[in-house]
Amino acid sequence: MPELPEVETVVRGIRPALGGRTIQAAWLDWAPSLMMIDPNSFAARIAGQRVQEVSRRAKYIVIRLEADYLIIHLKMTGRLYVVPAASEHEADRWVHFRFTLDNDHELRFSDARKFGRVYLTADADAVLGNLGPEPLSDDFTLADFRARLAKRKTVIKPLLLNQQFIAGIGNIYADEALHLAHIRPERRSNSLSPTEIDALYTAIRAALEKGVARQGASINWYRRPDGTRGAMQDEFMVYGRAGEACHTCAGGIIEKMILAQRGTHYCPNCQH
DNA sequence: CGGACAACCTGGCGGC
DNA sequence: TGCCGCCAGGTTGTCC
Repeated sequence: MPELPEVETVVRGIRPALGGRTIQAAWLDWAPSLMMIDPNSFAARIAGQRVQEVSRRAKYIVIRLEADYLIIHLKMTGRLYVVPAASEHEADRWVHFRFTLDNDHELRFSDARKFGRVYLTADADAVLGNLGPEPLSDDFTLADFRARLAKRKTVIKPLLLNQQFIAGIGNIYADEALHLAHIRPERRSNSLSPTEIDALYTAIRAALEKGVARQGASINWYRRPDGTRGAMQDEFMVYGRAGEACHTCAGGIIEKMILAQRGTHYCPNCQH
């Protein structure tokens, strides 16, 4: 579910409630989601550590503690939020991790599908080290994008989903960005003209920035940390719009196909 | 290296 | 209402 804009929204939402707090205890009931450490060591090691910083890298939430990094990936159905410790537990039956804070609140990680991942490590690079550039960072320039693309010749949409190539794009924003750039998802990356490459660079950033501004897309599981929905789903150009009229051109009807095992949406009239 | 595909899990939805 | 098959925003590993 959550792609870069959704994860960024989660990070911004929990940061005020988490900054400066000390984690007093950790509880979990689904050990397979816990990586790189066993549950007992995890609880013992995290207890007493104070939150130094809450940030995002790609689709990972990175909580820097005094001695370790608590890193969380929401995968498809993960939710992360801070609530008073006494608040209803039954309201969310998918909570698998709870972190007790020093102000009678809890950080909760809910995950219906149990695909999410929780890491506790002193070496953040062990988790984040192989990720590609952050598309919204100032460091990610058009020249950089051109250079990375020049080394590839694969199908463009799966390449955009490759987190080593560029970090943070998922199925929704890949379709949206390719639409904005008027490029068909099945095109080979080495078939793109310089003009198309430039348009794609701009489109990737525009699609992601809009997602952040709308606080993410709530199609199904994604919620902001305060429990409300994002608004980006109301502004999709192609995702989930098969059979509907294109918003970009006159006469186009959005089609859906399967590409690299992923549902893929595009306008056959204005994407070439 | 690229591509196909299974696997990890569960819930929601459409069809019968 | 009940059951069944299918679909899902992510990532990784295996096989060819």
